[in-house]
Amino acid sequence: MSGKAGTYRYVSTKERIDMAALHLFAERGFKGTTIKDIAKVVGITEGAIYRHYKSKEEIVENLIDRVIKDLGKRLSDAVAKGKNLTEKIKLAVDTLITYAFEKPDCFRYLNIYHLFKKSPKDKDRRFPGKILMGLFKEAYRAGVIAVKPELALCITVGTVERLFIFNEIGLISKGDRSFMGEVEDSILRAIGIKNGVISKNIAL
Amino acid sequence: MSGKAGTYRYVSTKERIDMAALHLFAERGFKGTTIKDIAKVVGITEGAIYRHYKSKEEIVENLIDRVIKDLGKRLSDAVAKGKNLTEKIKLAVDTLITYAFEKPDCFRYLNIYHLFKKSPKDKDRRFPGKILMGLFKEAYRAGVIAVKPELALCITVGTVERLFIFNEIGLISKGDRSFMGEVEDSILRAIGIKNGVISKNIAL
Amino acid sequence: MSGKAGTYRYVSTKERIDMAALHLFAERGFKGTTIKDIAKVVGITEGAIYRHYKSKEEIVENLIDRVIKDLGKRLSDAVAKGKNLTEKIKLAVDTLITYAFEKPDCFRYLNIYHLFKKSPKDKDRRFPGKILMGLFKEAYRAGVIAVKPELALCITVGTVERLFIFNEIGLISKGDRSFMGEVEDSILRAIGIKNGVISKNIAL
Amino acid sequence: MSGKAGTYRYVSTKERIDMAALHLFAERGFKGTTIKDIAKVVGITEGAIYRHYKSKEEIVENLIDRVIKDLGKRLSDAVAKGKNLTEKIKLAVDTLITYAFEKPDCFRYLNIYHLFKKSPKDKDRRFPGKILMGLFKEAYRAGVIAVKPELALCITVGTVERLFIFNEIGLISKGDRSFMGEVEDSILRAIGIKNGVISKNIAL
DNA sequence: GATGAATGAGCATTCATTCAT
DNA sequence: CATGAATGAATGCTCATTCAT
Repeated sequence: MSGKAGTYRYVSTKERIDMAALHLFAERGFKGTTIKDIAKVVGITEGAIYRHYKSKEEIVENLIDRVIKDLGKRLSDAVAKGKNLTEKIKLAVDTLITYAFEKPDCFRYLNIYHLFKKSPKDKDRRFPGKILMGLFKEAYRAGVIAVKPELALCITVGTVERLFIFNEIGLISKGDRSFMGEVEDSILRAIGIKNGVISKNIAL
Repeated sequence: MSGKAGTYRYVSTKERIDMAALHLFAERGFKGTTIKDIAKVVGITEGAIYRHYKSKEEIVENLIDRVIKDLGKRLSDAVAKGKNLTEKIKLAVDTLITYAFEKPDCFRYLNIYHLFKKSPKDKDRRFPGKILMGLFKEAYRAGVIAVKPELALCITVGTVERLFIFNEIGLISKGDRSFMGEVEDSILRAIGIKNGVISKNIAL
Repeated sequence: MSGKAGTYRYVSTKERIDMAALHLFAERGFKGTTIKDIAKVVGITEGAIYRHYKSKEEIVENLIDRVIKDLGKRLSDAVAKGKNLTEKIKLAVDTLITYAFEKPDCFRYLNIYHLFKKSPKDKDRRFPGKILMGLFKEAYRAGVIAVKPELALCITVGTVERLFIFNEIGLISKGDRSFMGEVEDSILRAIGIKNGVISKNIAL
Repeated sequence: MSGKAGTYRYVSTKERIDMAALHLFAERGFKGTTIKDIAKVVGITEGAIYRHYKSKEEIVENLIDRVIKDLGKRLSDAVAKGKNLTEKIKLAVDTLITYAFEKPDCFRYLNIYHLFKKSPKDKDRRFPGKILMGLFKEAYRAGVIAVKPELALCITVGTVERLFIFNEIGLISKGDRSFMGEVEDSILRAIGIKNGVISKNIAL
């Protein structure tokens, strides 16, 4: 989950626990993953896990924090970079798609977490969805998008999610970059982006 | 999921097990639901469950069969009813949205099932996604929709799914019928429906 | 377990329960056989068994009674038929061997029963072993056999038992009648029968 | 079954599980013995058993391996020690009798195991019976014994087994050493040992 | 930091037995 | 007589967690 390319020699045990847990949780769910499973992947024993975390729940929560913070920052950065609302939205959508395919475990984990756990309020503040929602609300008020912000969020997040799942199943191929462009276009078209730049590229 | 409309006095134990299991599985997942949980909801003991099903797995599989058959039939019917491709698509999308909000447990169950279980091939034949995919493929070849069929499927299913989740969280309110119309419009716009008939019936 | 040849149309359910239970108990043991197993073989449901027996234990005990009575009678008859002690012993050994191969389930049941259940005292009176023991005691006192009666019983019963097991495994073939004769000779020789009649027929 | 003679302070939990399981299995059979029973005797909880064995079946198989190896070695050693076939047979029979009374649980376990489980082929190679059978086959060919090897095995093993059972019931007393000699004599006489050496050492 | 034995609660499943029909 | 649903206690096994080493 380091995200940074480059060589390093040592990865702390805690980090390795995180990586193993993230992958297993994403694949088998929380109840379907045991402490022993995680320990086996890391190459330590069950008891050793408890040197780093005081419960399974803590691993789960720590991971979701990291994932939310990670994606949250990327989205914030993207939004900050855009010169106008249209560009901000475009960059945000792009970020979301890129994130899903670059860090599939994280993306899958995020989805599973929200499917089964009721996200505590304090976490919501940094929740990626909030950032997008804020962006869409502003865009809606400004008349930049045609649909209500909640719907814009549904379309964006939902489409990317399904895209990701279909890619996992092998129904579509992520290598297909032109397809990714098409995805973006469709999403933007669906939310009714009115900006000329967009409308030039995408036939409305 | 009883199938029969109208009033009835008696619901068989098996049916009550199905209803309880569907609800619990949808809410807590498969591993998060115990046989005891199901039995408690039904009002019988654990052992009695095994008079009707020979394993927990059998309940899971029986339920997904029912849900797939149910939604599959609704979609088939909807597609059959449409006079042309555009209308077929519209009716299918409408059916999906209606289904999600009318039978939330079923819809949620379907999503969870595909998230963790690899659907056996023979089940796929009736899988609702296949019906939509077939429809979108035909529409794409006929030039009725602008985006590739896989993408059309992602947008449709993904958006409805998110919509459903946001509704559950309370982010949007399903009572808002005009919003539902807006959803349909957005989806249709996203997949690039080109037919004029649509634009007449549905305010774009 | 009727033992009588001849045609009959109807076998009572209770009799069929007995036959099924005898076979299953002999093959899988008491704990390894369930009421459902028995019911399935008979072709009735579990509950129906309780019309005929009030517990599993009762089936077990009823069966052992029948088997003990059956073999006991055969042995008594054999002993009664012999004109002298030597002949009585010969006939008894013959009866035991014949019984083991003619009614393997009964013989196996008898062995298993005594391996795990402590035979109640009142049953002992009719216990086949008692008859043989009585015979050997008398023969020992009369100087007809060379070894102590307990040992004579061990040799006789033990050898037949092993013979039976080896036959089941396929190590020996019961069809081999000359072998059976050899068995008898060996047993008689082992217990040190001193009578001339015997020594004539059987090469010592 | 510890193998090591002399005093020791500590017996590993696994060894204690083995001892407890051996005893209980021998007494109540496999199905009649629960993991909880074993744990209770050892003084640990059920879960702890699974730290040492991954299933009840594994305990059963591990035990039979140990018993077979143990008795197998004793018999091999005995056979190796004998200077001629007659002496080898005598020593083997002696070993078997001694084993049965010295390690009653092991002996009983061996019998029960073969009564209900079909011994896998690879285990047979070391199976005690095979050693005796080999010995008897050779002796039969050499004309040292009068009866067929299979029958010799039946008599030997069967008699010892019954002797053991009668001792358990209290019908005979193992303390009676002269009786044991008598047993040996009878077995040897039954299989028709012809060698003079035997008749010298053992009073016929 | 790490090990691995142990705990104790829990889980899916089985089974003898009961009982309303 | 027979059915089959239901009970309730058990059974083999799992798992998060603790703890002595």
